Amino acid sequence: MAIDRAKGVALRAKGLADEVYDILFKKLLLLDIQPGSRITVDNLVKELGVSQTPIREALGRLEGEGLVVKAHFVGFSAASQISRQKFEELYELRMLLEPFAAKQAALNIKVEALSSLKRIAQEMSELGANKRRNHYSSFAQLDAAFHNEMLTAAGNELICETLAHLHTHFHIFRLVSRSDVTDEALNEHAAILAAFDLKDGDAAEFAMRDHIVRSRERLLQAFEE
Amino acid sequence: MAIDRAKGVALRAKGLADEVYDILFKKLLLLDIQPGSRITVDNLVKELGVSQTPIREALGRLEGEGLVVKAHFVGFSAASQISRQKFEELYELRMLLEPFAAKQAALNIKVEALSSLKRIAQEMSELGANKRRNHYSSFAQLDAAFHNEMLTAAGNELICETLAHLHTHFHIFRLVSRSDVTDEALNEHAAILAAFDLKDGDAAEFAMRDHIVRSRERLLQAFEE
DNA sequence: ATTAAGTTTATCGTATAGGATATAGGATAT
DNA sequence: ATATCCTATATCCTATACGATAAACTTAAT
Repeated sequence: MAIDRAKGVALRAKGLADEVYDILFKKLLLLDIQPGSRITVDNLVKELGVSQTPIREALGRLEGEGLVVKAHFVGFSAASQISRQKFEELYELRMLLEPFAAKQAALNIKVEALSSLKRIAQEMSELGANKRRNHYSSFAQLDAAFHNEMLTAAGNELICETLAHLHTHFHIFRLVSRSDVTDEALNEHAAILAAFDLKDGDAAEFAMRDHIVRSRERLLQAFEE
Repeated sequence: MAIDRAKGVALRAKGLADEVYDILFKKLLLLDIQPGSRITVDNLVKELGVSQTPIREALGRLEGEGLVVKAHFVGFSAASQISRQKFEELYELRMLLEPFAAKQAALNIKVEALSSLKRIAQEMSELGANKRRNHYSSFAQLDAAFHNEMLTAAGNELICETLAHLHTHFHIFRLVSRSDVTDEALNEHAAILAAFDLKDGDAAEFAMRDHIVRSRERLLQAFEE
């Protein structure tokens, strides 16, 4: 896992801090680092073979995104698991933004973007077909890609960024829940895409609303386990 | 403007980086640093009497918030002025979130929060009464406080954070425009507060919608100068 | 005169060292 | 036995030094 300085230019072009950031980001998303657990700089120095400076920079950026928290003169730790309260807030916010975005996307989407969306949906259904375990991580990533592509098509970059930012936290939650009820989600995506095909804004908005409501209900089980 | 290390504990308790952050944040909001202009670390070292490390940390955090941009091996610069495109996106997003928040706030707001809102509105109208110049900055701050207090009352912390984050950029824009048509805004705020008094959610939602539409039109002039 | 290559300089990015602080564990007094 | 204070250690925060890079400038050739 140590960073290989020999990679040279290609690596240095981004900077060590960016490399460290990517590594930590991935670890946090995959829960390779337990939520709430301490993250000491010294350990990362030994583990990654990089000095404190780029590590601190990476941790600082992650703090800005809410993935880690920092206490003065105490240090960094992975952000704690999402609470029921935050979960509800998240869905309330999604409910306000994504149906609107779906409507806009249905009206404005270009053919390339639409085919790209269909390709993602196709991949997801293939993933759902051969149910090997631990494909859930890939599924979640594809799901994020699907929503992101749609939001991009909607044309409001600010909304896209806002939700992408939230998806980061959201992702953590989904990995924990590891729910297998993904077939439903596929159908709901299909309904959205069908509305896109017809360029029917209202249908897309409705389908997205339905998708979010159902998605919330599916994940809600995780809190009752 | 140099940081006084002698302040000792009170200052160190937050850390130099936080102090630097506050200074730069203020400078950026007040356009004391021109949008798009370079921000060199060495200059700040001389100016603030602090070493590079905390300065780089502060700049990194500001980058995360979008107030400064960073080019690898080139350096930091203040983010460029908000574009017409972004302006429209911003108002589209506000229109999706704030009317909803106003409705929630009208239904749930506590008496203390309501009186706090009224106090802010009062201050704003006093500020509008004696029209000395350059009160605009204070006005903008009070306006931000008003919206923030209302969003807090709405009860969705995520929405509150999201909009607060956007307000940062928005603030910059408002300072540039320096429009003097603030009396209208006062009346619109009053309409929102009236709905809060009656705990009339729909009226609050409508009043907020009206406020945002008009606010957009007022600021739009700035792009045509 | 214009372009291209080489050189210089300003600035960034990273490593390392030392001072500062919080937390935990033990000693002491009540 | 308990609470308080003190001490030790792990860790953080900041300063400084050096290597790496991009951009500007100069020079030479066409």
